[in-house]
Amino acid sequence: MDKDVCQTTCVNQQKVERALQLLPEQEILLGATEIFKMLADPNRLRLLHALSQEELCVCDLAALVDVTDSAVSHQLRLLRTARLVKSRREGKMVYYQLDDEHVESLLQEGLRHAEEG
Amino acid sequence: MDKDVCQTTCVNQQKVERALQLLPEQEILLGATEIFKMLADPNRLRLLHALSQEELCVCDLAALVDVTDSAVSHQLRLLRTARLVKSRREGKMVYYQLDDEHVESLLQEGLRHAEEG
DNA sequence: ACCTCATCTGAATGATTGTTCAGATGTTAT
DNA sequence: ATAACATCTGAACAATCATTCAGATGAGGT
Repeated sequence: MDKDVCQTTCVNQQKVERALQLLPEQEILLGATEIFKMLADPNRLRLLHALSQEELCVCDLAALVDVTDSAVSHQLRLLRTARLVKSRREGKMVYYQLDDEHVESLLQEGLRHAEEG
Repeated sequence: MDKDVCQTTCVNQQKVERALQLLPEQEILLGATEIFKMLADPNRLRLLHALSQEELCVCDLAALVDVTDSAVSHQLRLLRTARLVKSRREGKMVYYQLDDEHVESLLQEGLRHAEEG
């Protein structure tokens, strides 16, 4: 049951192929998806917003979003893996800061968008 | 078990309160989250990218991302509810186009980000 | 009226996700 | 070394999500 063959009725093959060609490469598209996924959670958004202003340690961040240390730690790991934040150890504590300049503009633009809509 | 009280040990209350005050209003923050959620799926990203170039009908879009008409319809409903796309009926077919200019810049910025990372 | 085609809807399913709990790791101080 | 504290990890759970299937809606043509 190949869909490209079955629905030859209304599909405008030309348009579709044009759109397909202009589509970004799989890798880049998936990369963008991952970044947007990271931004698609209220608490992560709060964390990133706070970190866009100053470095904070794990328990500061936990207090900020009012969840367990464990929960923030999990989230920070995601953000770290996605290279949106980086960490720095100082004694017992670990301080986090933004790793990526671009993220801040994405964040701002998303917020601006939400203000207007 | 209030976390703000328990962990008075390492939490820098000043920093936290400052960050809390600067945090965008709940409503805006959740709004931004919703927009990012819409962008956090490869197929929706493909759909939006294609629509950023020209109007397309449902079955074109289904062919583009190679899923059922039903699946695209569900996704388009999400995008419509989020006001990212709008639809126009022409005979039996329904054509979709971007509803929001800002989305395109978010999309582009996300992709640019993914290219560099 | 009927039939066909394009799109939509609702229920069901499997996959992913955010959180918590309990316990592990690593650091500092005594 | 032992204790105390900050952070991390893994398992478990509920919630959310993307897809499909089957059937509904709505428009055109005969």
